[in-house]
Amino acid sequence: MPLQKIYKQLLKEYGHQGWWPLLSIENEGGENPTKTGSIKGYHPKNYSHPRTELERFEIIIGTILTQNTSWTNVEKALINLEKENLIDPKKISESKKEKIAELIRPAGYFNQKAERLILVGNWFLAQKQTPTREELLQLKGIGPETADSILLYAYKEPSFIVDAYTRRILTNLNLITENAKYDEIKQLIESSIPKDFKIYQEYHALIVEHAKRYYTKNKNKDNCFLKAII
DNA sequence: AACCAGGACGTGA
DNA sequence: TCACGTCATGGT
Repeated sequence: MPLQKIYKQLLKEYGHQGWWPLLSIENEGGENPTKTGSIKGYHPKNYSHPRTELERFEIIIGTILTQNTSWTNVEKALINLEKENLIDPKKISESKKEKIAELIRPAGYFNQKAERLILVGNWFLAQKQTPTREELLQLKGIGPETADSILLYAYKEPSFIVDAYTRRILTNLNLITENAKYDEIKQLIESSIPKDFKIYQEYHALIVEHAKRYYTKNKNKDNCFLKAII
């Protein structure tokens, strides 16, 4: 039940987060002026995305680019790709790795990410339905968190994402131990809240928003108000 | 000027 | 299985 209360408290505190951000959305996120970082591309209370296969592919590209990288850097890379009309599985899969690498340079790890974007482009072209988690995990460059991100935001499948922030917060709240494994944490959360992709999407985004405020460097996690409500 | 961000992979014990 | 090194730019 604590995980339910945490969700409700975070939603009350920060509002709907409108993930996953998309380049085509100018500023539906204007209702949330307190959000940290960029507010471009978010679409609070609008769960219709992705509306096209290209939007779906954009999300998938984003999940790979944002691995261990700030979203502001990913935005720069996505805009560079967009200018060349390369947020397209066919076009990106036909591109030279060196060209992609140069365009996504701001997102870091550009050599390996370029290779993986081309691979995922080829995979996407052949993919005609919702993939399974196991299928995604077989792709080079897609680990547990990225697989869950793709399922949850690109395919609206209720697969909860466990990231470093989730681990940090739940550890601080003594709901898990430091050495808890990815799948243990995932199961704990999924068994505690309704199996609804909208709730999963919001919850993960709220965790990120909250952690940016209380769990990053130079910020005191002891000020986290969640400890008082669970 | 270190330190870290919406991780994953390859290697060796 | 698990710990560790590697990949890399941009903001604080």
